[in-house]
Amino acid sequence: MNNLVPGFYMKKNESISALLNAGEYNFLPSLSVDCVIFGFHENLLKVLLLKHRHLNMWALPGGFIGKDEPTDAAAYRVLKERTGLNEIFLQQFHVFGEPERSEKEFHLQDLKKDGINVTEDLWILQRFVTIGYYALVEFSKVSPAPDTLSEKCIWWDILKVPSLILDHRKILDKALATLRMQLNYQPIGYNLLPEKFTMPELQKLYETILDKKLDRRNFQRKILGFQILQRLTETKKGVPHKSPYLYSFNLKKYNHALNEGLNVGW
Amino acid sequence: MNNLVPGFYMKKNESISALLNAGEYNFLPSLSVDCVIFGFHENLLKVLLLKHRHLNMWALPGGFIGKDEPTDAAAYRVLKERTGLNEIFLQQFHVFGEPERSEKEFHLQDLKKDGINVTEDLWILQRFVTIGYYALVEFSKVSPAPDTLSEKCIWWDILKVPSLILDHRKILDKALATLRMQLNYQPIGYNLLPEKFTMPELQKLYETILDKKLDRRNFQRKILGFQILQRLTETKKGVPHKSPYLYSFNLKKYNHALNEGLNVGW
DNA sequence: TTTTCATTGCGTCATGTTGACACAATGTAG
DNA sequence: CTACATTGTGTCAACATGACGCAATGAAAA
Repeated sequence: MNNLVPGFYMKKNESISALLNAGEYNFLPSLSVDCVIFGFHENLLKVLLLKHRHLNMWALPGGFIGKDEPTDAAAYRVLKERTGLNEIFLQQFHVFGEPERSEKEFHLQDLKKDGINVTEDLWILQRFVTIGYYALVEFSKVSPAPDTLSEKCIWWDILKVPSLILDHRKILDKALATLRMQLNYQPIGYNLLPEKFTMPELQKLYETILDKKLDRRNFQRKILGFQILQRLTETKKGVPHKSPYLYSFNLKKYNHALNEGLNVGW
Repeated sequence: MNNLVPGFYMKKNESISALLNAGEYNFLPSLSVDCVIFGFHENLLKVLLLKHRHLNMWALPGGFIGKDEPTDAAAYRVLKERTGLNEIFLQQFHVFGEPERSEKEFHLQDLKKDGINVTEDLWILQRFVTIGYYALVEFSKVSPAPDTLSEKCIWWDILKVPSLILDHRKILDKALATLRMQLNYQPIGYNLLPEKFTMPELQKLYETILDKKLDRRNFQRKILGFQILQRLTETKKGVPHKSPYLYSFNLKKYNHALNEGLNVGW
């Protein structure tokens, strides 16, 4: 094997072995969580991905569920480990339960390249059903950290996502579709924008998620109508052109809207 | 044991034992599906429940997932077994993954009453994460059938649901909340009403699900605006007062609306 | 047979929401 | 100090929604 950085590979192999050995006793069998972590930076929607340690492919941050751990807690843990963040918006959105999504051969090859020989009945090689979660996080607060099975962890522009392993592309697409739908009856932005932000920034966020241009003036009217924003007396300095007002979310009203919904159709 | 109907108990015990023996090899561990099956009859929203074989409590139809069975297929199978129906609207809506929702003692007591002694490491006594599905079915086409662990299977008025086992009440509530939300951006009724129905019947369905009175004339205007209905030349006969027109769904447009959504907010 | 009345079909009107666009004010760059 | 991109605010027509009127229907009561 082309082991240019022996220490690195050593450590990796040790921790992978540790995972493999402990996993059967520590984790619920057959069930995993995968997280689609969205961020927003420089007017672009980003998603946090992990580089596969062998292949030129990427993966969603994921993990297993402790035997006594709530599934939601497992997702929060994965998020904490990859981003360093504690309190963020996290929501399950879909279960992916096709037998075909688990590819035993895929993982066998991986472990072989790690120099690890395992038997076919190893827990991690079995069929896994995964619960998809999506998270909205504040880009600037995230410190991306790879996991045991990956060599790096970085943000990708949602429009430039590279080739993903297994069915992760499908999971990502479903997360984005869910996010777009939720935009219709939930406020959004608190976990994606900094504390203080401008109306054009909020609009860019919506436009990016929806992949659609919105009218500046109508957007402002509608958003303000939700009554979840607080306009500050300050304006944003150091930007070209007219300095826009800064806004912050009125958290009380924001959370109320989160619970009650925005566009009650009936 | 107070075994008044020996034959019944015998058969039950045999099939329960068969389930317990075969389960570990046939099913995915730790994962189950539970179905909230909604029907509509005599202007009332109904839900199909199973009577627990010992307790004076009821349960949602549920089941386990075959080792090579898609999770959705497992839910369809449960539905087929309890209702006799094949093609129905079925959708996963939430995963219930708290460790506390699995009560080992609960099941141990049950099996003891069945006269079945098991060890604590039996697969069915372990923690289970369950995927909640909800189904909309045409009441008149359903032939309710109990499962191995139940003594009967009947429809309950949604407003008179009895005491449910474990966290099934929570699952039911979440299903109803989801259904109400989906009403805002999805057409509904095709799987709940007969082939031909009247406008007042459709309105009653909406009112029942939403638990809210709607204005007759505004309802008609809005529904017709969706362009998913076909008005027939016939009217409904044999009813008091003025005989209302019959409608049927334009399936092509109905399905298109199902995929594209109704109220695109942004 | 005629009257009563709940119900249905169809329509109106005031109000609220949305889409499209105008114009003045602001701040940077040339 | 002028040009220009950008922001703050407002207008207006089109459309959607909520509240309600009224005539037609058909079974039941008088």
